[in-house]
Amino acid sequence: MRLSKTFIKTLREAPKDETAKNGELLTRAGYIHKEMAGVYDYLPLGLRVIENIKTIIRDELNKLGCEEISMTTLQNPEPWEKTGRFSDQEVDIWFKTELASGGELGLAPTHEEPIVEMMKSYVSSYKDLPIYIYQFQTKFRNELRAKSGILRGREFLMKDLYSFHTSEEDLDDFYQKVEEAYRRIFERLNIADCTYETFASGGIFSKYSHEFQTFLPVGEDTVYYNNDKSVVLNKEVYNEEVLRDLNVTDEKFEETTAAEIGNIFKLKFKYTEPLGLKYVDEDNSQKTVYMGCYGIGVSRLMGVIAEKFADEKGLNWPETIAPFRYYLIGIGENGEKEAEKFYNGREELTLFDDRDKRPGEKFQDSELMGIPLRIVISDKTLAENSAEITDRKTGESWKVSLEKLFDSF
RNA sequence: CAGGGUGUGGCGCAGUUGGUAGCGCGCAGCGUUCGGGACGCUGAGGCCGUCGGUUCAAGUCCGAUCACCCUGACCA
Repeated sequence: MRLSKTFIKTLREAPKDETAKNGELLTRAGYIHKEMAGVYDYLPLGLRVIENIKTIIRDELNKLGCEEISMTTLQNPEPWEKTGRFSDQEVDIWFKTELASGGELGLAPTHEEPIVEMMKSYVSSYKDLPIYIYQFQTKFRNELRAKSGILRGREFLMKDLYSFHTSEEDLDDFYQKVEEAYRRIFERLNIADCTYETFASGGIFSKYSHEFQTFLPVGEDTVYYNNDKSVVLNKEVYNEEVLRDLNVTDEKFEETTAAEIGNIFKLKFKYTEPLGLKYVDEDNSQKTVYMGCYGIGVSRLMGVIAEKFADEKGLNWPETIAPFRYYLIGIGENGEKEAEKFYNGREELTLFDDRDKRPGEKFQDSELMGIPLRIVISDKTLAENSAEITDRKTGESWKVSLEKLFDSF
């Protein structure tokens, strides 16, 4: 991408209504644009990060045999009424709207009901199961208070996976596979070392659910962890009974804040029973389908990662999800000429700062945008037949010969 | 929803006892600059969140309302 051709612009100062680090930097660097509280547009750079995160998640889920679909945002109240969740007393974050022909619709805050309803058309025999379906979908939640940049929005992107099984053992087995897949996803996103699988309330259907919590100062959740962080508990289940349950009554726990980036849940019959998702088993008997659901907050993840790696100079993306690998700067007539040559054929990897700006400003922007490697070609480097590479993370610079630059970058 | 704060060009801000809006950044043109957010000159851009009231006169005073931020509560 050529910076001279894009509409996005960096800002020297953050808009005053962005006080969270992620919102401030993502706005200043031109990744997102705010429409209103908790509602953001994703600009070219931001969209690339989102897509890169999606690619990693998609890759790991597809390995488990999951199939991707896309469901609707507009929701028929009927299935929700069957589970009691269309009620504002039960679920108080609904956005609801009216049909011109009369009647009410909801804007999906999650998709358990519609997917169970949908699966009734496709599941009839034990031979049809198990099924694993996921989507990346915009969710709407009418939060009383949106805050913290893109960490808590009213409209946000989520990956939601639903699994359907004939037995609890099969559900357990798949649940564990998802735990492992999530672990790999967070490794590839470079946040595995600060992200912990956390015991949280499982409501009335299971004792616990598991959350994936990234330790982060602006996180909204309070969690407790033991000495080696082998046991992490959400505040909501941090009590004597649970500690006894987990056999850790003797250990000392510390408190910290964290951001929930994923949640996995053994729903069992919670939604399949009231909605009547059944199958015929080998013995010709009708049985209810076991269900699990597994979420990852994709847009929140982008905010968490932005927040996690940012420094005083700006954003700092892991290579795996950075919008571009290289930030290219040519200085002087010859430097610009060589930069053009390098850019040619590497458009997808390279953010080319070909603007008519002084080098200092380009350096600043390369750091603000957090692109992993900066390539500078100037008269100075050309005198040594080389280019200068600078690592965004370490700040270290080194020279590579032009031959090597053109061959292996 | 409770408490606190803020709304003035794209962004950050100033605006005195009410008298018809200004600064920095950014933007346009010209010139000088060109490896760490350069400089000079010229210029464009705003019915001051919205509605109502007081007044000869409202960015400024009064009332209402909307939006945004922070803390808390809430978080299926």
